[in-house]
Amino acid sequence: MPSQYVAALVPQINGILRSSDLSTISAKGVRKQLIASGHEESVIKENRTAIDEKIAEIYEKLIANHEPGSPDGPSASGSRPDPSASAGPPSSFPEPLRKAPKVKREVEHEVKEETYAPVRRLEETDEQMAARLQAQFDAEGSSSRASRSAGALRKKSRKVVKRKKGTGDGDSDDAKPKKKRAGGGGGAFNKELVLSDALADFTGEARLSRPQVVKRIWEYVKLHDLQDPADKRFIICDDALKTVFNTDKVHMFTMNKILADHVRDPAEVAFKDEPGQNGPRQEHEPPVLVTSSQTAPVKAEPAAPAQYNSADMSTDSEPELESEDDEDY
DNA sequence: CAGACGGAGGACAGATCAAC
DNA sequence: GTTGATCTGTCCTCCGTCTG
Repeated sequence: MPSQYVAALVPQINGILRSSDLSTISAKGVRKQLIASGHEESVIKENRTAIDEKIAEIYEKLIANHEPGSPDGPSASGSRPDPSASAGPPSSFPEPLRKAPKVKREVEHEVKEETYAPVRRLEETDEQMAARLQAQFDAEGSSSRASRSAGALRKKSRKVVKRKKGTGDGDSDDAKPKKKRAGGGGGAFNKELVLSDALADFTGEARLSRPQVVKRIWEYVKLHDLQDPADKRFIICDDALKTVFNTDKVHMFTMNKILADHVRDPAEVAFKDEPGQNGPRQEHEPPVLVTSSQTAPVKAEPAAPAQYNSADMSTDSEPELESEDDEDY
């Protein structure tokens, strides 16, 4: 009896798979769509194993029928109707087909799927459906893309990028080997920045890249067990950290924001660092080792932490940060 | 059902590339 | 030529999904 039930599901599974992105669809996702289309959840669960096998079977057929070199297969629609299916194909599934190498194209497909949930029409072939969706997209796609907010698009595309990172295994590199970025190993990102006095005292370095600063801080936090036990995303500031963050407690995300006020481009600092002024920490000053010490390495400074003398270093934003940190999270 | 795993979330800025 | 999107590293927690 279960086999008959599963057999009856074949056309529907077939349709779901054909209208889905085979690189991301999962058996669970297909089952969910079956339930969404009116099938009893309990029945689906009862026959889960058999259904999964059938899904895998159909999936493999679709993959086999797909020509390796063709630009788009069943995923041409770029559809992934069930977001929950994004965790990846079932383990028994073969390596999913790869999409076009250009990330930007993928982003557009991602955007498209929000508007056009592709539903296979009865008796429609792959080609027909692909053509229909393409025409639909071409007709309205450009304007809707243009009007979409940059922020939303950026968020969306970030998701794509991250997903590719997780599942791609360098596949995108196969299609289009990435050029090494200038500067080597991170480029501007790993550029050394001049730290504020407070941060320089804290880290023991006058110059560090931003990621390095974050790393040092986390080393210190872990070493001194300064994470809020209730929510480890919060860092409880001891005296040393207070000189940098000027608050009792800081969220890890806020930390990054505050750090922005503590780093400056060397060129900018050199320009403003006139002799006789309180410029940034001199590089020849002996650094104070922080992370390996159990005692707070900070100078006992009664006032607010020393910062750049630059006029654009906003000091009035600090009280604001305090209130934000404590209440926003 | 518990554990493992992966993605999302925030901030930062400059180089690079694609599209127009 | 201009504009806009992407990529790069770092941190940890939460949450959804999958596997055994």
